[in-house]
Amino acid sequence: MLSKSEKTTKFIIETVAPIFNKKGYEATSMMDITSATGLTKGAIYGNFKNKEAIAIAAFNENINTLLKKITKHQNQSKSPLQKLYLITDFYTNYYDYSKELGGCPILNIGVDTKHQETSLLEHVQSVINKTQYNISKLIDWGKETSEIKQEVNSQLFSKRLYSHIQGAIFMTYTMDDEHYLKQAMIEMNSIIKNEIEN
Amino acid sequence: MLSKSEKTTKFIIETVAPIFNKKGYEATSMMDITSATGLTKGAIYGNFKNKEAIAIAAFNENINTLLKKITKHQNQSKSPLQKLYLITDFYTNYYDYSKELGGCPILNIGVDTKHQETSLLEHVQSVINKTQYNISKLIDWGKETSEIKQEVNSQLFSKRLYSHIQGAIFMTYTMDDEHYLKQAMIEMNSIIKNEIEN
DNA sequence: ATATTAATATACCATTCGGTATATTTATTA
DNA sequence: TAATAAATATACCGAATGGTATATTAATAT
Repeated sequence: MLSKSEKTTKFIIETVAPIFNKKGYEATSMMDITSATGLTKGAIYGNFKNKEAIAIAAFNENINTLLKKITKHQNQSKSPLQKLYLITDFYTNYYDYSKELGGCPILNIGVDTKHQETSLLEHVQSVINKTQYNISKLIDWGKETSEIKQEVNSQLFSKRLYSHIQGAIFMTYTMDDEHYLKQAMIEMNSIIKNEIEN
Repeated sequence: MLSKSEKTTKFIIETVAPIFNKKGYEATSMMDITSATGLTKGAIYGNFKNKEAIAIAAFNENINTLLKKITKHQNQSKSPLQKLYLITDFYTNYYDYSKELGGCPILNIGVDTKHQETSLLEHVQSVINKTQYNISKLIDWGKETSEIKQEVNSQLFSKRLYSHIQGAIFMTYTMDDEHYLKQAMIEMNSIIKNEIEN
């Protein structure tokens, strides 16, 4: 069972996660946090060391929510190749879904913290690296099951896919136009079919 | 000849342009501006209505600098197809170049202002639309000269190219790794060669 | 029920925020 | 050179900033 403070901490994180994601670190004020949670600064600072700690917890919250959703989506199939297709399938509808998070946390926090002195950027990089690693392992697995061509460079393709997706996310958000995301995922599907699939 | 205030205004814009680009609108303070320029608030507010006006001028400055550079780069050839290749060629070395601007203004300001109440986002969208229009016109021109296949959908390809480039820029910046940009431009070149070129 | 501890609220800190009215300095014109 | 206009500096505004010490309330254990 969660203690009172654990519940409050959880409540704060879940409440401010989309705010930090939308506004970024500097632009999110303590008043944004207190008024969104209905708590006072005493309660906030009783549960977190400082503003940065809240921002990090908020980022992790968004990432965990996102990764759980993707993993669950991928569990629709047990085939590595199909799991790859389920990634593009997931991102086809990512615009609507990620709005709940306040946008794409990787994109938002990556750009927001690039020129800031916070450890948040390293968290973003770590998540990207892990995700790319997972995708490349998926491809390696697909090679073992002969669903995927042996000559595919799994790490190279993983980065290519990730870059493609993030570009489409940025364009869709900035232009408020799902075309980019939908079209990019169609393109990736055809690349998987033509270049990856055995 | 430029008047005194015109020179000062120009000086302020050029000085703060990379700051706004790096830190974003909210995170850039008036003190950042005064200490970077060595001017007082009186001088700043004598030349600009408010902070937002400075940010807009700074964004336009960065965009103009960037577009001039690209246009100049494209002038190396008079062929529409070669001009297309010169775009990918330009972005191959974009990481080093854009550091002078404080990063990619489209990416940075697009993400920064997405959830803010400022007219800056519309400026970003306008620049993207114009750039995409120019690329599509380039392709249409290439069709006329028979360098480019008639069946190419110029608007679709233009968006595809733009999305690809922005994704690579984001990845290269966030991961501090030129691989993404270099690799994406290699990929785009091969797409132009295989799908576009007549 | 009471004592103790944990959690939250209150009130405040110095500093910085964007912005402005006015004084002063610098350019320009007559 | 003197008068005028333009540009900049100074000093200040109220409000908001992140953060903290302490008072108060709520939960827990004896």
